[in-house]
Formats: sequence, C-alpha cells, structure tokens
Amino acid sequence: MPRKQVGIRDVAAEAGVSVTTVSHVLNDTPHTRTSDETKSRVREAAARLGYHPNRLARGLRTQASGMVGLITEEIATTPHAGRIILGAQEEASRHNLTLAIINSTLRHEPDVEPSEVQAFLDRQVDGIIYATVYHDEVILPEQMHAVPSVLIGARDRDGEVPSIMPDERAGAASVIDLLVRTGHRRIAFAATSVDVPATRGRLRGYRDGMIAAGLDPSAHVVEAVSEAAGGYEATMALLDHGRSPSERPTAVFCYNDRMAMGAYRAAAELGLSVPADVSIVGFDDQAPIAGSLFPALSTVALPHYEMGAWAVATLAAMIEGRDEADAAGPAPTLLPCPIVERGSIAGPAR
Amino acid sequence: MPRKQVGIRDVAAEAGVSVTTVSHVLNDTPHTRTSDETKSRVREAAARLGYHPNRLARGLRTQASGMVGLITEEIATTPHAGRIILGAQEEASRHNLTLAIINSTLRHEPDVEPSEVQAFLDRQVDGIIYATVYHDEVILPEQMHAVPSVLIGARDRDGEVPSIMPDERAGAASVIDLLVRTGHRRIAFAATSVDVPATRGRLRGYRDGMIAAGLDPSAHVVEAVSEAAGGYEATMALLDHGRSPSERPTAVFCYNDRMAMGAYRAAAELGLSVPADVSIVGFDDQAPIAGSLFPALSTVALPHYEMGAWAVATLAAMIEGRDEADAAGPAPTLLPCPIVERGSIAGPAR
DNA sequence: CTGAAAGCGCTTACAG
DNA sequence: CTGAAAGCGCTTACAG
Repeated sequence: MPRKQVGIRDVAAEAGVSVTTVSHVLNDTPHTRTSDETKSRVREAAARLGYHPNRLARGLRTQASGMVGLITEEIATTPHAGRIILGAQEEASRHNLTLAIINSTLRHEPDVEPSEVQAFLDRQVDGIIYATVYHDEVILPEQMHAVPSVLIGARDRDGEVPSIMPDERAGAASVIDLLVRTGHRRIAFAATSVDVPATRGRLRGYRDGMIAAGLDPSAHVVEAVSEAAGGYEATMALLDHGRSPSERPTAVFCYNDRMAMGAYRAAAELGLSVPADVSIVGFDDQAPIAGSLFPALSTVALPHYEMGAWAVATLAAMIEGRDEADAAGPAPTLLPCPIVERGSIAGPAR
Repeated sequence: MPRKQVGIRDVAAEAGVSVTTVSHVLNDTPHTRTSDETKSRVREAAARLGYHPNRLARGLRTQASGMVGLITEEIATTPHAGRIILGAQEEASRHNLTLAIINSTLRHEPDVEPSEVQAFLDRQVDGIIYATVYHDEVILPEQMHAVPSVLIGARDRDGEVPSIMPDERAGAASVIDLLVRTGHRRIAFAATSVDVPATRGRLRGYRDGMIAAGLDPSAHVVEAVSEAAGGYEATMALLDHGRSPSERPTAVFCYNDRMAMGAYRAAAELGLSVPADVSIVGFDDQAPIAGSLFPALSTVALPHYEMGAWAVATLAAMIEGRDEADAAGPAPTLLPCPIVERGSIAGPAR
C-alpha cells in the first residue's frame, strides 16, 4: 500500500500520457477519440496503481458534488425513518450519489430550519430532501430553492417543491373494501382525533369504503388516543357496549397497529377470538408489532422505502434536467399503501 | 438572492482586502495578526454578501473533507439502526462533521465489503464507522486502515480497530439482581439458541445473577425461537409444566421484548396476571412493543444512540490525533445496558 | 488522436 | 499587519 494517495498525475506518468488523456479515457468523455492502444495502457496503469479519482476534486471542478442531503425530522421518534433512509440510500447508490444525513429536531413552527439546509449547501450538495411525517404543509426557506429539492410527507405551502405522501385515504378504503368482500357489514373504526393528514386520510378512506358498500359510515366510529391503551378502550366500547351480538361490529379497523395491539387485548378479555369472532386490521405495518401479534395482524403498509427512493429518483431527474423533473408538479404525489394480509381477518361468524 | 454563489474573492473585493486576509479573519487563523478594524470590515462584508465557504474547496486544500462515513449492515431489518444513526449524526454535528451513510446488505462471510469502503474513500472521508449487530468478529479490508475507523457491534479480528458493544452480560445480570431484590427466587430464562454475542451474553448474565444470589442457574431455562411465538411456548412450558404453584417460576426473564410479548399472552391464557402472579422482563427496549404492552414492559435497553455517538467521538479523537484515540485499545469497549423499569415487575405472590 | 494550460474555491507558507 | 502566489486533484475548452 502506497502511503501517499495516487493521483491522476501518477497514472499519466505510469502510462506515459498526459493527464488529459487519462481523464478522457477513465471518464469515457464523449466526442473524444483515443486509440484503443492508449486506452488500455491507461486503464492498466490505473488498475496497477489502484487509482481512484478524488471525488472532492472532481466535484470542485464540475460544480457537482454528487451528494444529496437528507434532512429527517425526528428520526428518533419515528421508527419508520429507517426505511425512508434505506430507500433513499439505495436509490442514491443506483445514481452514483452519496447520501448525507442531518437530523432535525421537531419544531413547532411548520417551517424548515435554515441552518440545516445551509450546512448541506456549504457542502455543495446537488439536491436536498426534507422528510417529515407530521405536517400538512411546510414553508421552505429561501436557500432551499438554490438547489433541487423534494419533500417527503408534507406539502410545500408555496407549491414549488415536488412532494410525496402516502395515499392513506385509498389505503384505508381498500382495506374496508376487503372486509366488505370478506362478508363484513358492521365494520367499526377505532379512530383518533389528532389533526394530522394521517387521521383525516384514514377516516375519509374508512367513510369512502363504507359508503361505497352502502353502509353507514358513522354508526361504529369511536375516538381514542392513538396508542395501545386507546385501542383497548375503543374496542371495549365498540364490542361491549351492552349490544346484542347481532348489532355488534364483526370487524374493527384500527387507526394504527399500536391501537390494534390494544384491540387484541380487549377481544381476549371479552372472550372473543381473533379472527373467528372479530376481525381486526391495523395501519402502518409497524415492524415488530404486526408480525408478533397472535394471530399476526393484517394491516396497511406505509410506503416508506418507496418514498425515500422516489425522493432521490426525482432529485436525480431534476439534477440531470430531465423531463420527469417537472412531471411531478406542485400537487403532492400519492404513493399506494398496500394491504399486508396476515391472519387477523376472517369472514364474520354467522 | 445573487444567482451566482458568492466566493471568498467577492468578500475580499467588498471589504477591500486580499483573500488571504478574508481567510485568516473568517478562520481565526492562529499566529496571525489582523487589525480589529480590518476584521470587522471583513466580517461585515461576508455577512452582507451572505458568504458561506465552499467546504469542498476547503476540503480539497486541507486534505480533510470533514465527512465521516457510516456503513450500516442491514439497516432494513434492524429497527434499532435508526438510533445508531441518530447518535452518530448528532455527535457528528457537534464536531462539525457531516455524516454520510451507505447501507450494506448482510453477507455470510464475516468481512466488510471493500466497495462500500472504497466509495467513502473516494469521497475523502476523514473516518469510517462500520455498524453491525450480527457478528462476533469482522475482518476489515485493507483499505479501511487508510483512514481512522471504528466498529459498532463487532470486534475487529485483527484487533486494530477500536470497537464498541453493549454489555449484554452485565445488563442481564443487573435485571436478575433486581428481580432477586424484589423477592424472587425462582427466576426463569426464556432463552434462545442462535449463536450470536447477544444470546451468549444474556445467558451468562442470567447465570451470573442467579449464582450471585445463590440460586440454581439452570433449573428454569427453556430455549425457543426468539420471536413472540417462542416466548409464548417457552413461558407455557415454564409456567404450566404440571408443576405446583410452589415450584413454578415467579418471574420470567425473556431473551428479548418480542419473546416477552408472547410471554404476556401465555400468562393471560393461563389466567396469570402480570405482574401480580408472574413478573416478566424483556431485553432490547424495542420501540413500539415495550411501551404498548399492558402492563408496560420492564426491560433492559440497548445503548444504540450511545454507540453511534461513541463511534463518532472516538473517530473525531483519532482524526484530531488526540490521546483518547489510543485509549480505546484493541479490546471492545462495553457500554452499559440500563434497566428501564415500567410495570411488569412486582414482588412474588406469597 | 493527444496535450498544455486554465481554473473550480479555497488555505497557507512566505515575503514585505 | 497584509498580500501575491502556489497548489490541493481534478475537468475541459482549445490548440495542434
């Protein structure tokens, strides 16, 4: 191992050509003719020396660092963030881009902190992704327009930056449709009341599904906190409200998997078996929960990986000035939330 | 907003000084005298123009990119990875370093893939972190020694790279000690048999704790798969083995939180209340589970955030050539696994 | 088909 | 106390 890093000059010397030629050969520069013999001399010299171009130097010269910056809001509190990062990273690798990450602490004002954007701009990133799962809208700082940018999980208030969100509404509607097709008619919704896009989208989807099936969309809706405890309470209220079995819901759609976890407990305490006596579905496909419940929970998955990948792919298109760049447009792109069927749905007991 | 990025030359012109002076003033270069009047002229000019030094150019010149690379193995499958990243990122910010991330797919050979290391080297990172949670030992590629490196969750077989691991053994022993002090004597271990550091460490810790209390370390150990289903089976076997209540374990220490989830279900089916009839403890403090169970699960936390932060802090020390760098030494540093007490431990029923 | 030279935006001996 | 100049390692018109 040579102690000093080998540079393009070393390769040129080794191959007996100029650095210009080395650069052209190694980069396959278009509109450049080099004899095959020279080409292979250069390639062999580079290989022999173990030459790897310095991306910093190249970036400085080409004004393109080959880096994209991902600002994640509260990666700490969202266990999903990992999959967004994974999707972004893998897509970045495909485009030969490097992904840098900065975590942003959650702020109460719905606007992105300039200092984190600036840190990336100082590094000459070619693009910036801002990922949030909490806001409807976000106000981007001026600086973010200096470079191609995309938004995950929020809409740009000014409508200038492409954004992507899960289609929670369609996801919820599709799982209601599945329950209907499985034979259920009294389908309850263990809802929650925090005013974020997810709560509204899932409620709308539930209503869409019920109405499409000709069912009453408000007869079996109960609100509770979006935790296991809330799911327990909501399900208790739903299934044990002094109702006769003939008017009791046969399926409970829970706002999220944590609530579904509470719903399982409520069912168990009421002596109801899942899914024989009551079907339960969740939302989120949250890593350890959905697969660890018994029976395993049927739920609706959030396309985190896909959103991360979409963000980088869109950025890459914008960076390369391709047409897809504008195709995104100001309205948020919606990504489907697929149903993950496991074992918690069955036809209603007759 | 000026369309062209403002450079040090613009600041020099605006302030009426040379770029040398601008650089000295803005970097507070030691052994350099500049009149206060000039200093403030420069600073004002920089502020007025909104000047931010190009880190790429600075990196090229100083041979220090200010970037550290984190290679995470299978971030996808380990929900914990997020906290490692968070710890690394926040510590990096403290050192004015930028964190870049590459995901590495899990390989069967216990050695790090060179191409991912090379990708970072090409970017002139100042240091590399390789994070794994699966291996005992890892064989690092030659190239990784070109730059300061640290290992998370694995030991360097060659003993050259500092590494950090959770002290699973001490963590397990401490929670057994807690159960003993709470009055338990028949403490079972729902173990698992995969041969990784975590299984061995937790088993040893369990034995340490039992022996320290003068109890039989093998009377109540059952092995099962490390999932909820395994925890259910193990707990069933442990609590319902045709034993009389007087010889039944009063506490079950589960290999991980997922198994604890199954243990809860087993207890419920046996009509045993947690923690009145049986105390249950887990390990991992896995995000949605531990807090979502009822009662909330007492468990042992893995120091993911701390390992990420330690890695960057150690790297920073090595980069700056400080003494702490060598203090780490070849033996893995062990980080404590703190007990997180929630509601699943109580004194044994008399 | 190949190369000399300028320049990306900084920092840093060195000179004055 | 301040500045002219070299150079980090590349790419890219441009010339031959």
